[in-house]
Amino acid sequence: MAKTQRRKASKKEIILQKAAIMFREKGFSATSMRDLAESVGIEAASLYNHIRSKNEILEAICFGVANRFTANMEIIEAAALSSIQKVETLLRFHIRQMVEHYEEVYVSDREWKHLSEPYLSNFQNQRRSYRKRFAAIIEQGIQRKEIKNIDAPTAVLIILHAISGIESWHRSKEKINAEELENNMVVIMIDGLRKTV
Amino acid sequence: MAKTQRRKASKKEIILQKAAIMFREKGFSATSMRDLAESVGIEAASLYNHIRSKNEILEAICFGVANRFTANMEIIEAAALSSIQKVETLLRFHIRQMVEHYEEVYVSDREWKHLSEPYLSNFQNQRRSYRKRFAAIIEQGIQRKEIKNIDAPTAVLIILHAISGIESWHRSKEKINAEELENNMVVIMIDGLRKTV
DNA sequence: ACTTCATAATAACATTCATTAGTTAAATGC
DNA sequence: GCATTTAACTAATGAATGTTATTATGAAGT
Repeated sequence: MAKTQRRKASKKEIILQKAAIMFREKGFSATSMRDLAESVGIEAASLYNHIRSKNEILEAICFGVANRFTANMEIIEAAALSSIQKVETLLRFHIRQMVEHYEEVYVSDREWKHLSEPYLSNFQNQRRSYRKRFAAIIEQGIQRKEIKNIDAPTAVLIILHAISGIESWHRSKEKINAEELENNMVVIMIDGLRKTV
Repeated sequence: MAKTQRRKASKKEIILQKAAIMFREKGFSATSMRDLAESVGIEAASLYNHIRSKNEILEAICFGVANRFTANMEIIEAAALSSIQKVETLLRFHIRQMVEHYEEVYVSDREWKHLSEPYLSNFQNQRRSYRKRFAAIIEQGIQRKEIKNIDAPTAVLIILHAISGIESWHRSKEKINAEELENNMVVIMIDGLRKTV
């Protein structure tokens, strides 16, 4: 008996959920509408009472995730925090999103290539913009001498991809708990592996 | 006999090369044998004079890459280096492989899921083993107090995924040069973002 | 009870898929 | 110069693809 009484998910939401799971497992292209229908419990053609096309499903997943990240970026940018704190907050947000909304975030990250125009270009632009804003925060940290004089875009791509590694953690057997994972990642990214004496 | 085999292999190599490019661009499942044949310059059916199946292509790419990494791991493990130096050497090897053999390494990293048994299990085992050996090096560094007391498997997945971020670098317009990239990555991973005063 | 409406199933569609069979022309080996 | 091999082609295979049109079902609203 679940203590949280959450709203009963609509059929479309169920389809999106199941699709996210299958797209992660097998990839967008290798997942057929018949596969998806079976996991939902209906016939393939019946899916089209709820969604317009296979691509629309991917669009819903990708932009759902992207918009959450963009919204968060706006909050962080406006916050009264040091640059290092901003980076850490962003980092923690990414990790939590990856832990809590694993399937969708993963799919958004790996399968966006299969979006069709104009969604593909939209998504790429949104993603590029996000990275630039992330890099700008790091750049500011460098100017304020909080952050080492490294190439900001490189730092961003390291951080973003490092986070996507949580995928491996998510599936591993002997996993440390989520909080520990988060703290470990923050320590490594912010202060590095080397022990300072 | 040797001559004809070499000739055959060279055409096969062209196919593998083109396949790696297309598998990276569109993914394994979204790349058809007709697509591939066109990029090679022959008819789809003619591909089968050189390869046994679409899956065999993926197997060749994935295990080619995996074996190179495994071979390198053996060398590093036997080397007389501090743990931090070993990590740095591994890191630099990964980065160079990603820079120099971009397509294959990328495909091996993202498309191995589409391997079929028994290759799939083999690949997963090899990958798991590699990560364990990497983690063991970090673990040793922690015991020798060269490396912070962090969770070694987490560090490994951060490192490995951070490197796969080079994919973004590889395609970016305003890219810094490869050497700079390598040094930036090493600094960030080993010593972190924060400036120490 | 009758109508409406959402959602299911069935059947079919035009493509596209990886792959096989059979053939041909050129290159290679003896 | 003949036999063999290599590697290209065309044609065709059956299966699977996303999607549409049509029909059936069952609940809700009046």
